[in-house]
Amino acid sequence: MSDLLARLRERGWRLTAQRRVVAQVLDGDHVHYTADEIHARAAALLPEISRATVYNTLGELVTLGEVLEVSTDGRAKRYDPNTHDAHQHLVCDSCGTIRDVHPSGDLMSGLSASERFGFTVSGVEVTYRGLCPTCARH
Amino acid sequence: MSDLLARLRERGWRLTAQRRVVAQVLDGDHVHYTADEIHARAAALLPEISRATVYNTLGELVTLGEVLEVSTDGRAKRYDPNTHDAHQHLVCDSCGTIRDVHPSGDLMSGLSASERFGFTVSGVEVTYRGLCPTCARH
DNA sequence: ACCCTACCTTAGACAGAGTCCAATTCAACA
DNA sequence: TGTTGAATTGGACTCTGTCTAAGGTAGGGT
Repeated sequence: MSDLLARLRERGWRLTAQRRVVAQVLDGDHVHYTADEIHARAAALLPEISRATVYNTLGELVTLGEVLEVSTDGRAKRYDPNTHDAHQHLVCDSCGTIRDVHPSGDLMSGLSASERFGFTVSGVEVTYRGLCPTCARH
Repeated sequence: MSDLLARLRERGWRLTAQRRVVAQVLDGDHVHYTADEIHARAAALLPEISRATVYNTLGELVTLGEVLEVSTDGRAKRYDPNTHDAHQHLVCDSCGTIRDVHPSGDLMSGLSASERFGFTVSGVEVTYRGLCPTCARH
């Protein structure tokens, strides 16, 4: 993820301590945290970081295409630092945990031209839903 | 949708004026409204209906499987009264409009057992994204 | 090395979506 | 028609996220 910092500097990003810790948190585990979880983890490294800064930084990373925003339920969005390989998501309906999965087959091919209603279709997202092992045990 | 009311009565639902107008709104156009839009339309028919009742009623309809909850962005959930035929959604990234589509092929088959991480997978949602004809013209 | 200054961060107020609660009302059955 | 438990209500509350004005600072220029 020092790659990430290098790429951002190239694009004229000012490298502040706050942005560094947010990047560091995203780089850590390959988990999909909510903004508040990212804030909590960033605050463990840099106690005075504010919620607003975390939101700002995440928004910028999304705009730059370095991070993906995922909203699988109506609750908090989650942030996915894995933009290098195309993947889909497997979501626990109980606790909201997300795992990356790589289904086989061409996902786009199922949608015939007559089903597109004149839309310019640019992408497709697949969300598999169920219960994670922990939640399935009650 | 008088079918719906009949089904609900069979299941021991108390038929109140409030529930009737919510059902009536869902039955109207086959559009995917937000809870607040449903509340506004219900209030046009029954002015004193409260927001809480609309949320309660929608939640019950979802639990009973009569309506589907759809959250395509991080904003308000939308409610889809079309549960009698399996379908997926085509969403305009600009205006949020949703169309029902019927892709061909078995959507579930792409996910191999080794990709399930011990989850009990119960369903799959596909969201095609793009621009509707109106938004594509700017 | 140290100024500038434009850009970044901050706290807290605000807004949108949804939930919860105690008090009140009312549908359905006897 | 009376009874009763379920449904409704409005307002307070929570959670997520955005905005703003004031102060701080990274990094290029000198």
